[in-house]
Amino acid sequence: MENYNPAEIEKKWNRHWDEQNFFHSEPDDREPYTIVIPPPNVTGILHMGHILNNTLQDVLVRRARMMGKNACWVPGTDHASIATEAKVVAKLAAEGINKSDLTREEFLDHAWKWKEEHGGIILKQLRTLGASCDWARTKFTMDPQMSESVIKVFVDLYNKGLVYRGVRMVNWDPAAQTALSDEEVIHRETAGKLYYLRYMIEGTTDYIVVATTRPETIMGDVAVCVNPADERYSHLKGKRVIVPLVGRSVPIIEDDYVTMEFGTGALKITPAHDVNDYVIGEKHGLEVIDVFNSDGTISEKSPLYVGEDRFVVREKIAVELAEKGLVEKVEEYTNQVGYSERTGAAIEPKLSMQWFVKMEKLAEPALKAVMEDTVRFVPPKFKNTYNHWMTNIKDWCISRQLWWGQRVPAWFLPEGGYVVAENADEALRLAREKNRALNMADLRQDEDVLDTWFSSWLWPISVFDGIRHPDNGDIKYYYPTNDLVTAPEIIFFWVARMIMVGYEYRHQRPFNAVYFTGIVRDKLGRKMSKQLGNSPDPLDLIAQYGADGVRMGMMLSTSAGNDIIFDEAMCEQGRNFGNKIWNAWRLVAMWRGAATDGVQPLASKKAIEWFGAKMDAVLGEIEGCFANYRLNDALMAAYKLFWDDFSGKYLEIVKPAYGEAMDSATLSATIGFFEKLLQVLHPFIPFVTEELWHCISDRGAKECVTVSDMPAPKSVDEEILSRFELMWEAVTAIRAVRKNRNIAMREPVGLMVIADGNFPAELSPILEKMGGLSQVSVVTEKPAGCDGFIVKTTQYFVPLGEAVDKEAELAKLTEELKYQEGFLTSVMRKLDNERFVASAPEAVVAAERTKRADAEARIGALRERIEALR
RNA sequence: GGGAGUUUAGCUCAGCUGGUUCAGAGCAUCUGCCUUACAAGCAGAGGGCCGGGGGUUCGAAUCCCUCAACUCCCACCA
Repeated sequence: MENYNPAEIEKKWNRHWDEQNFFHSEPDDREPYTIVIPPPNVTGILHMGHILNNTLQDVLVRRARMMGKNACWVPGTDHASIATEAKVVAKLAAEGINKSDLTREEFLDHAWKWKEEHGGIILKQLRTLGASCDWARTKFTMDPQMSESVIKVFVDLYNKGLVYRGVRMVNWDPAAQTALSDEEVIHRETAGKLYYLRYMIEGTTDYIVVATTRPETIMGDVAVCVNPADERYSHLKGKRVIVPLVGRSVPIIEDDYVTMEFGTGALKITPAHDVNDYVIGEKHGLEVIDVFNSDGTISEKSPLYVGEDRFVVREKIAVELAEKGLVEKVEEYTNQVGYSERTGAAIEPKLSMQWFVKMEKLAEPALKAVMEDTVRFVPPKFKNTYNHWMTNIKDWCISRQLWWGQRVPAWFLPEGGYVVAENADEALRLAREKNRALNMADLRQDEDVLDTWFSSWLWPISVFDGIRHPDNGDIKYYYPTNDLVTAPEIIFFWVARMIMVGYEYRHQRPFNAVYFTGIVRDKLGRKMSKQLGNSPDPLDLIAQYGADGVRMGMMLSTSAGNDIIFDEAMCEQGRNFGNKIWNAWRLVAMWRGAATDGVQPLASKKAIEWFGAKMDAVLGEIEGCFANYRLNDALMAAYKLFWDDFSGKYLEIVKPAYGEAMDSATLSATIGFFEKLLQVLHPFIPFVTEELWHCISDRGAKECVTVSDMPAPKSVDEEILSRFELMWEAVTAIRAVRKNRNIAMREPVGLMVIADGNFPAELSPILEKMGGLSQVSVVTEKPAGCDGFIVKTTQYFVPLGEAVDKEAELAKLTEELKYQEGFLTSVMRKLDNERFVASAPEAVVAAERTKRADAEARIGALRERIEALR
């Protein structure tokens, strides 16, 4: 009747842990265990992916802490340059303010205000989940010391020649109006059209047909290119063509880049708006005509459509060309188009001056580390992906034409050129080495900011201030960190780069292992997203099932690297489990209220012996699971230990008869078990376990399960476990008989057994109690009028007098006999096979022999029973 | 166009370098129970030609080939 209600309790313990400062870590003599959180966007809100990710981290951290390690989980947020700036721009726009009307300083004021108001909400939400972060160490990637580290690294890499500035074709996001790195571009198949356009040969009425998907770029055309081997066009060599509408005369050039089979085998060259065209243009010394503005509208360089959007122009120009009879045909065509990861805008290749990091050298040690498992990937399949990317790594465009972020520490000089320095004063000093007359006012700092990932890649180092102070106590103690838990989506953005910079600045891996989570999907297998509206609000879930329930729901459905199909039913299971534990304690508490010094029943004594062994076995199992990052299996093992073995079996066995009291020896053993179970479960479901830990005894504020010592597994007496199994099989069989016969538990039945080596006589008291037996008696002959069953080789009989249905019993036994004989045949087939005996390992053959013996014994027993019945 | 992964009970998944415990778990389902911790529960039960086909082997869910379906990553063919 009484259900566990998590809400209040969870709040209470969260507060308590916080007050006690349990999660704060300082270096000491203990072994450290460190995790740095993948910093969520500062203005982000909690979604299911965060729940998954942070639950996993919390389980690891809490367990490590209980294992006596000095656990430190560093939380923090990321300034998410482009995403945050976009949000601020949108917010200002809603207020009628244009970003372009603001100065950089004014805009940043708004941005910081926004950050102060909305920033860090996600960290509060993480607390609700029970995340045991060291909140005093909370970092933000734009904290002054974090930014300083970023700048320091930029300058250092520049001085090492690993950062350079240059004009390159980059991915341009016309919505955010900034350059992007290759990783920020998502290619998607997009339905479009392939236009076949006629370019008149200069001075003739002849024309050449060119296929293009982007007619709006013709204003930037500077040539038409054909393959030199293409005989169809050999007569046009050296001729010129007129660009349609534009009227410009451009040359026909030859390059074997052109595929003769595609389209018409003639390609229009627009160096400003296509990477390949750019390469060809460079090769042939062609002009670059950029006909787009940075927002994707047509620029003044174009004679037509100035100021209109590129996609509008595409439609218009197609119509106009068609009217002029310059369109040969139009085909439906699907191709890969790049889109901005953040704004979704179609990427425009654009030639521009940007800052880059040279990656090749940085990648070397980082690649090696992963391939040799110095940095362990869980699951290892991601090594492939990583390997491929790292061996084909390209330079990283790190400048962004935004304001929110670390500003590029380069200062331009009036007479051209620039200096790179950690600050303006230093820049001036360097500038004066070139021109002594310069003043601060002559220097103009680069307007661009750095890619967000250029600060996040330092995260494991910079949160411990290891860039500015490489020898400080924190970085030396906590670095390298232990586990990184993150999504495979950011393996290149973040994981790879952290490893690279880790080796560059610490000559050490940043973490020992990376646990890649899956993507959270809904029941239909769709990725959970805001757009689809198929993602439940984690806070609603927590309100409904408790943080413990949600954590457990997440944990139960995850395994490393596999996507998880999230089902709320799993949270319900988690909630039910909390309730189960809660009620189990209520039962034990009742017993404690009335315990006596009475004699300990033999059944209880045996149960304690057994459950102790069982617990040790499961503790070992769990340890193995953790070693392999199989956290869901670890939880399931603990779950079954509590539910099936402890509640379902142990508590039932030691439960005193109605109206009787429990003896104190059994009581204290039971409470001891309960405590251990709470400890084992605590990393997964910290709240309910903490609550009960304090119900068990009145401990001081400092004695929390959170900081208790995890029970260690001991060697297990397998014999005890297997004897118990045999006994419990008999219990199940008796219960089945009851069910079949409609005999209620309270109605006692007898049990007779032909005791052999497989009869666990020492467990008879438990058998009696759990089977609701009047008594267990040993017989040598099978009695008449019985239902019976066989466990392994032992024959058991339940006397039922007239109630026995002889025919049914016979049928059951005959069927069992048939099965056993078939089984024996299959075993014999093997043992009679010389090649099997010769080539199979000793142990396998021995196992088969045992099976034969067991089967024969069972068959013997079955035959006897059948005979007797007849 | 390359590469990787997945395909085992209704659902979500385990099954490591091949060996029978006639393939396991949780959830769901079915049957019977409000038995004095818990109906968010208890007791029982059913359910799988391990994607299809072929091969290697004494033996294959497990190795090889092939086909199919789904997923993901990478990639500058207009």
